[in-house]
Amino acid sequence: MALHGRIVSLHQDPENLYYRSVFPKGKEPIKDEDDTLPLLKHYLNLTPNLTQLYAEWSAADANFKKKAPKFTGVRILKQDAWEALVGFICSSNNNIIRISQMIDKLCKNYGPLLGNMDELPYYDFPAPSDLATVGVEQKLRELGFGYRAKYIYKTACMIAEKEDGWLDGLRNPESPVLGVKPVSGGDFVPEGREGYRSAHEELLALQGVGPKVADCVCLMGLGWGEAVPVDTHVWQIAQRDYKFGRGKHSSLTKATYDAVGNKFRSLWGKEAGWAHSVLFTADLKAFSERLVAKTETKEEVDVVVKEEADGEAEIETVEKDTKVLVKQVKQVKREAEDEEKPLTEIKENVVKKNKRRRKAY
DNA sequence: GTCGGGCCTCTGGG
DNA sequence: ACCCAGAGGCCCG
Repeated sequence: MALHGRIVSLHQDPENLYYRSVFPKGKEPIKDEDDTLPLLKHYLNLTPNLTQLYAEWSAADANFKKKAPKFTGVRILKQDAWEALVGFICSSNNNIIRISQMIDKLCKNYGPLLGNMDELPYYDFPAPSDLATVGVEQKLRELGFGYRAKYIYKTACMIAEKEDGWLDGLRNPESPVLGVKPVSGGDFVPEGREGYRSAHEELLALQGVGPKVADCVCLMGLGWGEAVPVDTHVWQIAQRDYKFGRGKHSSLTKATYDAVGNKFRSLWGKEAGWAHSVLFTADLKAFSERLVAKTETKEEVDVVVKEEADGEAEIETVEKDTKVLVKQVKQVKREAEDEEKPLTEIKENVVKKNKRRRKAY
């Protein structure tokens, strides 16, 4: 994956998550000043205490208590806002495999070369201005983006037109912004408007951005923990477990969409979007089958991790996924160039969230 | 505000 | 062989 202007390779074994980084020529950090580790921890959002959060959500909501898995975690990525925006525009009416391929095509065709790793070239995610040039829509159609080609092109134009830093100005000021350049324009939130609502509304003006995509960008890209993306699956859950789908809220209209989000926010509070993702994940049939079938048996858990840890192909998908499943606290070793170096601190194994893959277990 | 129809492309199921 | 619904939606009228 590309992370803050460098190539980062990730892989893992049952005990550790490993990474190594390659910087563009001339931009190599001086000795002991590679900040990849903190950036990675920030990106994967590894700091919050999952056990405590789960306890809070369970105390507030019996359904969550009943359905949420006990021994796995789901974490919300802290993605770059622009990347999240484009990624989720691509996600409409689409599956994860294809979305990943589309993101990859954007990087290869429009992103700056970062350098090579293992003999292979890697490209950064393109800037808005890179995608706001004539012929982009046509080209993206040829590349298989379908009707989303126009959305990406038009949204890129709109963002490129705006003041520099506009998108990051919609960010939650409470949320840590590690690695994000300071914004000159700063606060784009209108007076008297609560931050999340305002950010959501601003995003809706962009082409290809409806309420669901706007909430994904708010949650994953802008640090608004209370954003609750209501997709078809969450809508099913809301109907089955939270008494929606009848009377006033019989269909998923705009008003109903907001009502579902408000309900979850009132239940789960400031990190409602996180809780919702946990519940969502827990509800996936294949996933829950896996959980009940294999209890905390150590070997079996390890098998799961192994299957996910198969190198380069996984790297893209980890970046693209809206959620990352994280196992219990482990350690992260640091790996440099071709040989491993002494481990630094941390934790966590990352498991890709992907329904299709899960079937293979 | 709500409601249908259409949209790129791929895939699994009748 | 063929059609159709669905994929973590959105736009337009």
